[in-house]
Amino acid sequence: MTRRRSPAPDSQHTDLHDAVGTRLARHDYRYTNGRRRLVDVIAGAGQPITLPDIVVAAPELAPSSVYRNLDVLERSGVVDRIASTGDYAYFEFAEPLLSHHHHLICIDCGAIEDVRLDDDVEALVDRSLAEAASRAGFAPLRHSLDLHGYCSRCR
Amino acid sequence: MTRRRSPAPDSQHTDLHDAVGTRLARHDYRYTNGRRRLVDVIAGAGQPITLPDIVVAAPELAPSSVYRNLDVLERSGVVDRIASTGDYAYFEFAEPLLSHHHHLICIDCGAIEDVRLDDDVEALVDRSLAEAASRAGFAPLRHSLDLHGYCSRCR
DNA sequence: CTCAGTGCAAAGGATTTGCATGCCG
DNA sequence: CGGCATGCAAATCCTTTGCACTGAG
Repeated sequence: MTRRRSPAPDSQHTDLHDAVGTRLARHDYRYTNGRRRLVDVIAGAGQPITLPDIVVAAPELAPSSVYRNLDVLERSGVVDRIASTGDYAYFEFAEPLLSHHHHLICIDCGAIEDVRLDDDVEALVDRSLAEAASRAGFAPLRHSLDLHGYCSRCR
Repeated sequence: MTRRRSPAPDSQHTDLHDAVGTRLARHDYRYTNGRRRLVDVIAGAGQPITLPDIVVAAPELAPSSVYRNLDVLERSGVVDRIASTGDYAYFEFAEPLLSHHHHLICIDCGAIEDVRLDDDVEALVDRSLAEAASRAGFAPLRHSLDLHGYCSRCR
């Protein structure tokens, strides 16, 4: 079995860009160079990322535009904003661009890392939550399961 | 079997105040009137509460002092701060002053409500997370399991 | 008495917004 | 071309902080 044909030389995330482009178009947003660059930075991080990290990775992006574009991407279902107790919000790709997972959150330095759980655990949690939600007249969309503690650097 | 002797007439949260007082003392903080009042307001809410809500419930409390005291209470393990995507942070009693539970978070208005899950679900989640954490060299302390969706007023 | 706690006003700082200009479609 | 997107600067506003005063122990 051979590798598929190589993607265009200037992009390593062709499939991702396609998916993002589709979602943006669905919401009548343009997929501009700045947005493409932003998506590349988030993809390159491979972990939830903050605004300062984004700007360090791509200094040519204006912070205000990054915030605006993160908002556009969030509205289009491309990224999720993760509220943090720290100074900055974290951003990462939304499902299903990123497979379902959870977070290890360091209560010391605020760093956020991804983890995945077994499917049967996920299923049980979903069932359990759906039940509790319906009792409260709440319409569930997704769950977030975060583990708080000390990361390997802060422990 | 008869009721225990009634608590002092000016407080309905005698046991709670005792527990809070102990924790504050343990950290060399005083249990002042303002802090007592704040604890009463949080207890009265029975749900995670924001600063504006606190000040509406007790206008005699100065916002800056409330923030300072929430910080003191957090350091003493009395309250938890819940980061929200909305404008304000939410506060509620920490475990074990409040039994283990989770949150329904409205992605529209940001409101946060408490829910409890079955013990066996909790146990499974804990085991699963502990396993994933150890793989990442992460020292777990507690987990938070939040359900995101639309509350009964925003759906 | 003494020092932690309080209230007011001002500062801090992440995020948002107004507006003139540039670029996508 | 026409309107969305961008960049800069300024505004917003939750939260924190400085400072003089008050009250708990």
